[in-house]
Amino acid sequence: MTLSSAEPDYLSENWCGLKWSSWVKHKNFRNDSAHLPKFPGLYRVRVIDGDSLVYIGQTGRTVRKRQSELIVYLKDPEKMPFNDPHTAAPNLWAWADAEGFEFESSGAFFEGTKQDREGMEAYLLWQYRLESGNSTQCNFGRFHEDYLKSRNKSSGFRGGKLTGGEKNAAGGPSAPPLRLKADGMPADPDWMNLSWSEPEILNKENLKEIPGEPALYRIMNRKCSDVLYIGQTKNARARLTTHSKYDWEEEVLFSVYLLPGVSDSDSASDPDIGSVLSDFPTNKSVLLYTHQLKELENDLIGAYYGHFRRVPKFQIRK
DNA sequence: CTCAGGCGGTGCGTTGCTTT
DNA sequence: AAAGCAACGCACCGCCTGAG
Repeated sequence: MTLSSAEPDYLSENWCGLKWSSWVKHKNFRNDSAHLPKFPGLYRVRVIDGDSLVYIGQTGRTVRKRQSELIVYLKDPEKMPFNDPHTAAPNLWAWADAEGFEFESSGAFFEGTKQDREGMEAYLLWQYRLESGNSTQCNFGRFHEDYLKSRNKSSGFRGGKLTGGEKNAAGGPSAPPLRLKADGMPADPDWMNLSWSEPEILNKENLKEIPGEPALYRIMNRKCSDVLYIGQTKNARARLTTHSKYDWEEEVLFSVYLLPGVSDSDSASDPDIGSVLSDFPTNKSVLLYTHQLKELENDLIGAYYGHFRRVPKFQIRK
């Protein structure tokens, strides 16, 4: 520990205007869980005394209870837990198994609807990506590259360590965070420094020219004064076609940002992916990983939330 | 009473099977 | 081959309930 190294904002007890609890070591959960809010809210997980976050989540029950679902990975060091009831549990199990990591959580009360909480979660994830330059390694479907993830209990499929040098693509690098241009508005043609396509009416004719490729997309009202929905897809034409049949309560426009192809299985493929991605999004010559699509979509939703303190009208409804 | 675990539901997107 | 549509998969949540 050096006096000169300032604590990152994302570890502070008032990060992003919330009131964060002290850190509760998972090992001591029985005794110390009372420090976690017994309210709905947000939570963050890190390696004990670590300088980065591994997971950010939200819950509408109590932060305390949600952590109790997370710590099931401690039960059996021989068996990776299932994906339910907490999708990050297999993740923590894998990192503990691979590196011997131990984890702790801190929570914050948050008042608001489910949409508000999820918007705030997206905002925190985006802020973390901006502050640290990386994603939390257990969000967005990311996973340890040497392990396969368990699926839900009902499937009976339990993950574990990969053998024979196989690599899990979900262990690939995170995409560099999208940055807000000063005074940028979500409906702008260059919002978040992306070159969005000219907004067009969302109908079959206009979708004919949209390629079946990975993309981020926005759906906007007719006046382009608001963004109603933000999404990501591996196939822009197909996804937007289904949106074109949805009742938007008015005629709407769409605008896309096309991405390079997505590489799923293995594809340790591109040796240059790290270096080329540093030029992203300008340089589109490289394949994207599935989790990177989700990271970028999250950046957009987080930035929208940061601006309006609500999510787009048709996002996370109900 | 509290709380962990079970269970069904929801939002969001993909896959795969028909029909044109 | 493309379009239309239903089934599926995933990652969560919230409610209920029985055990302590």
